[in-house]
Amino acid sequence: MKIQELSKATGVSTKTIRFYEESGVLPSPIRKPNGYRDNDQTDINRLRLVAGARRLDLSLDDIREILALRDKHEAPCRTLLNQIQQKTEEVAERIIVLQRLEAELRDLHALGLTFPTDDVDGKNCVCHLVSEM
Amino acid sequence: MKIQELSKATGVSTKTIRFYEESGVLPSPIRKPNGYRDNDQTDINRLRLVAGARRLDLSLDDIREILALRDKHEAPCRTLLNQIQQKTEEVAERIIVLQRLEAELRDLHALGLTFPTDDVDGKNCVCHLVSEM
DNA sequence: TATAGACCTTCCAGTTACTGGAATGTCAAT
DNA sequence: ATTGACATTCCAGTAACTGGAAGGTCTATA
Repeated sequence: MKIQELSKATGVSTKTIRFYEESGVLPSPIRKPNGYRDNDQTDINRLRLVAGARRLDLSLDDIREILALRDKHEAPCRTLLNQIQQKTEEVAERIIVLQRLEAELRDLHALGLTFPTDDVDGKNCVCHLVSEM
Repeated sequence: MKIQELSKATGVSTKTIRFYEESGVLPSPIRKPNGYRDNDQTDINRLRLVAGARRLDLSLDDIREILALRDKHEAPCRTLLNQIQQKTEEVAERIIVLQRLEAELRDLHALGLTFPTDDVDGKNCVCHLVSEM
């Protein structure tokens, strides 16, 4: 199976597949006589796991750890579950920060609308609001 | 005023100040005879605007645009307001994506807890859930 | 047989907004 | 004279790709 078939089977671009290979997340596949990569079903499975974990926003470092465990035939489930939990907390935290930011932006915008828009240096320019936060 | 004073007055690290200068967000300040940067109140104001805008998660590109307008003595308020509004929408969108992600992670974790943790290749490993999403 | 086009390969550079570190210079106080 | 806290520049690295150049290979068609 050539790289584009692997790409289509997983939804991961060929660029990214080569990148994953180079960064050690995927193994170097055997090559055909002409030098082309020759991937198989195992690679599809592995890449699907990687892509799934990336969709969960796990880092490549996290994923490497999970795969290393799996490659040693240790069940990575516990580790994976822990990472999922930790990631959940990070995401929750990130949401809170963003919600605060969104509220701030909305307030600022509302306040800015009450100001003249041609006041470059005056006290009533949004710029001052921004710089005094 | 030396760079550390500027840093303390704005809460921006000296590293970052030099980086901002090099990337054209801050002007090159005059130098003292010994080669040290000599910043003044204007720089504090400008850097505060930059830091405030960064806190609102505006990109340095956005900020450069705002400052360019201000430097031409055009009131950047309209532009700034537009960018704030656009950023608000981006943030709102990102919150929604993250909330979806958080829900997915929680579901996955809950489901994972019902599984055996030592099942490397079996169908009941969280890995399969991850790769089949 | 020539050639077009759709693949494949490697390698290098760029993205964002910094941060870390090395090597070196300056200044004030002891 | 030396110590310590500053300052300078420059180079490299971060995360996870993405884009592009230069070149090799395969298949089909004129």
